Amino acid sequence: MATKVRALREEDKQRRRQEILDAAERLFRERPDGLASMDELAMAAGLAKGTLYLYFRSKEEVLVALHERNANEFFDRLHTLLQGERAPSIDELIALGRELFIEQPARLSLASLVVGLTERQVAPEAALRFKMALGERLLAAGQALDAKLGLAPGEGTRLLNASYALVIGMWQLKGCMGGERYRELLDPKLARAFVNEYPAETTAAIRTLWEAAVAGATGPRRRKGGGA
Amino acid sequence: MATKVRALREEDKQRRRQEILDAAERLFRERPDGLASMDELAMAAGLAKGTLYLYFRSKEEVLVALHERNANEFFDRLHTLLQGERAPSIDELIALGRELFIEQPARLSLASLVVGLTERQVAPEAALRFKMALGERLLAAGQALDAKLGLAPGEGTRLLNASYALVIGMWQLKGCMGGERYRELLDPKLARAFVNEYPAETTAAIRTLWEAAVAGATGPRRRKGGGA
Amino acid sequence: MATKVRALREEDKQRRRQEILDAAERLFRERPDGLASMDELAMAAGLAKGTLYLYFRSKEEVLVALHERNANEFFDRLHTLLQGERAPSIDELIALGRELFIEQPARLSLASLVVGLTERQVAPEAALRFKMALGERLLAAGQALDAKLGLAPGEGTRLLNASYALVIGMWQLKGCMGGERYRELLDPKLARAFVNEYPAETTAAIRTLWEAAVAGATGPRRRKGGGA
Amino acid sequence: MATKVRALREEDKQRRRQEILDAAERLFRERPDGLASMDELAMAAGLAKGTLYLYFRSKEEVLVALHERNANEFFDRLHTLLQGERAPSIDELIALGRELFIEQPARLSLASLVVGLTERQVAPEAALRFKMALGERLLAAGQALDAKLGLAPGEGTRLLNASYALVIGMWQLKGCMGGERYRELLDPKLARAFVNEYPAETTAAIRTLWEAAVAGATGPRRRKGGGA
DNA sequence: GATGAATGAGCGTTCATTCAT
DNA sequence: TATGAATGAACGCTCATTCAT
Repeated sequence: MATKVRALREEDKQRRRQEILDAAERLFRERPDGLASMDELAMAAGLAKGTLYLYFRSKEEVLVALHERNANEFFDRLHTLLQGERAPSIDELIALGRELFIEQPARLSLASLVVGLTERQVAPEAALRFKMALGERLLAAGQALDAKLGLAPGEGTRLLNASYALVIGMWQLKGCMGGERYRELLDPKLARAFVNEYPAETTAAIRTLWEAAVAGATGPRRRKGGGA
Repeated sequence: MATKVRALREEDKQRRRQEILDAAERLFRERPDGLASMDELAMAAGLAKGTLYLYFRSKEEVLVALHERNANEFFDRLHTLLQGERAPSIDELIALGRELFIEQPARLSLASLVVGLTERQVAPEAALRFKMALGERLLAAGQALDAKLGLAPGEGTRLLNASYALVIGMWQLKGCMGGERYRELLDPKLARAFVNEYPAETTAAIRTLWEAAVAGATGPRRRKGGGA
Repeated sequence: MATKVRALREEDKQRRRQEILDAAERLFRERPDGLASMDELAMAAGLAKGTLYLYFRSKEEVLVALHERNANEFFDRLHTLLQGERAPSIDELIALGRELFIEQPARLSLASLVVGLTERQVAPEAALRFKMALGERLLAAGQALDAKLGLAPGEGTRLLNASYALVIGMWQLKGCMGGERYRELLDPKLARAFVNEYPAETTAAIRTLWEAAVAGATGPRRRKGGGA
Repeated sequence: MATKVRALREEDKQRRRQEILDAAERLFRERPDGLASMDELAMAAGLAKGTLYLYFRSKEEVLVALHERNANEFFDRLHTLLQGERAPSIDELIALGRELFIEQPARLSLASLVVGLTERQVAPEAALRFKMALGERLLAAGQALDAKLGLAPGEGTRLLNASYALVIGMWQLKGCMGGERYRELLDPKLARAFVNEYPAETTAAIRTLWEAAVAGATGPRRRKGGGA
């Protein structure tokens, strides 16, 4: 294969790194199992296999880097939203998650994959760095939410976690049980049992969590038997 | 090695099938990556590798069958709960999910694995059968919930899906970001950003969903700015 | 490739193990770099690559096992020689080394390769076992030589070591400097500088060592300036 | 990285070549596997990887060149020794080999590596040049030894070869069977079977060869049954 | 039915070498 | 001349699956 133009300047190198991640994301868009092999990624990126290893130390590092890029994009956008004068509405928050995650199956596939990876297969210091970086952003975002929405301390972070969990979990459920290939084969009545309207069902559940939190923040905290 | 006694009667075959699944579950309990290889499973089941293929057509089918068994156990228990005279309390429902899923990491690992599998790697007719069987139970359980708790039609099924999604998603988040090995390395402040109290945080979120559904069922359906 | 007849009995397995080693030895005979790849060995043995790993845990284990087999053959023969009533003559001893090593380039290539391997790339317990097994045989042979030839204690072992070192070293020198491909290109006068008569030169040097040892054993130990 | 100052004059080029060899020798001193990769060598030499290929056509040529430099140093010193009025004593000769080889593990590692290389992996004309250069020096040294020590024609060269073979062979034996890491694990009795006193055992054997040659030169040539 | 030896495609990774800059 | 990004063939090893016994 013709030698790709050389990335000599640091700036070019960063761009190439991003290009590799772009190629990986494309693969994830095509097939949920995504980054099946480094061979495939090299092909998709238009590079030789060895070249990938100039930019990432291992396959796992590619996955984690892509996941981190996605997460950072979300936190950047969330940060902007929370920067403003007035508190963001729940609708705005949900729309953000919808745009960056719920409607991006590729990112959801990846998120599922990255899980369980960190522990075993990534160099400890890389895993730690990843956790610290994301943890900081998550904490900062959570605190900003607490302040803006008048939530109990830590509630913002917990909401973000639970919402993300719902996004991931619902998507997996949909993939596992929904499966478009089977829709026509299944009795339509049966099909209604599954997650058919992934974005709608997911956002509905998330909205419930956030509304409950906001309501609980202003009024007296309601728990089971609460009321009266 | 001595040839294991032959399972000639259908009944014996079913028993052996269950024994294999038992062995698989044991493996998942020992290590979260679980069914690392068929070799290992054969060893754990006290059978030869080839024998596994008399009972399951592929590794994936073992995983799916085990997952199905877990799900069926849950639906059985739920069925019993819903059989009674009075409506089950939310606490009882949550306790059931907690017992059978939330506090069983082995099952959560498996559930994560099974996702994304069905589409590609399992024989289509096996996938269809699996989906139909689980879909039926899910639908039946959902309808019973609707009736007992006075929910809007389809709400029970949606709640079951969302709750399961939360269970799976939170567990993955905990695995990915929590990671016990890193707890001591992380700034304790940072560590608070992650899912640290998995069962508590998960059940709290699930409770919110169910309480909101029950509340919405009796009173006027509340949406953003709803009412009026 | 057609499945090779299955080695079911332990005896057959041992035979197959030996067949793999035979194939490896053949490769070494063909080219001094010998066991270039496991692919090649599999081909030579008429087996699939994976099959090799049923009999050896790694490439290095194949090399060590082959080397050990060669060494054991030598010690077996030496043992027989030392079993007899009368002491073996130096000629007989040298003839043995000549037959089993000096005139077997394949074994010499291997011996060179095995060196420097043991330390790094072989599982420690395997390396230890190998060293213990060979060490015992070497010690036993050395002691028998001491007794039969009336040598100073430990002298037999030292002679065996030095002789083997000469065999290995001379062979390497010949390979490095001699090189048949260059013989005609070199000025014949120059060519005389190299090891041209490998077996003759090697045995001559070894004979000198053994004769000196035997002479020193009976008469007074001669050292530099000795005499008097 | 800043481009290293260009070696434009032939003299500068030679100096840079030597610097590369210096770096290679340093690497061999650090780790017995030495020249693990060209990357490493480039790093150690403070040059870019590509630059190495301006001075050497391949990795193998670096190894051979370094080996040749070592050999030349030995022949230079030997030449000086033989230049003098009186014949050098065997002790002096052995001390030389001891200083330049026996006590320089780095050079022994290299020597082992270079063997078996020449034939295949080095350009034929480079191999020929190497052989011719070393052959000439070896022949000259051998003839000088013959003259100074009163040896039979060709005996000096043969002694040099055999001595070098012993040095190399004993060192490999020590590496293979001795292995410091295992010394404490082995039964001390067993450990005695191996080459434990490498310099002493090696020089003892070499001395024997030389003394025998010198003795044989003056008195009647002794062979098996010789004498009388 | 049960066995487990045999298979072989496939993987992630390395590294000597090249060549555009 | 010097650079170092890019290459890609090659490697050791794994493991789901098959099938002769």
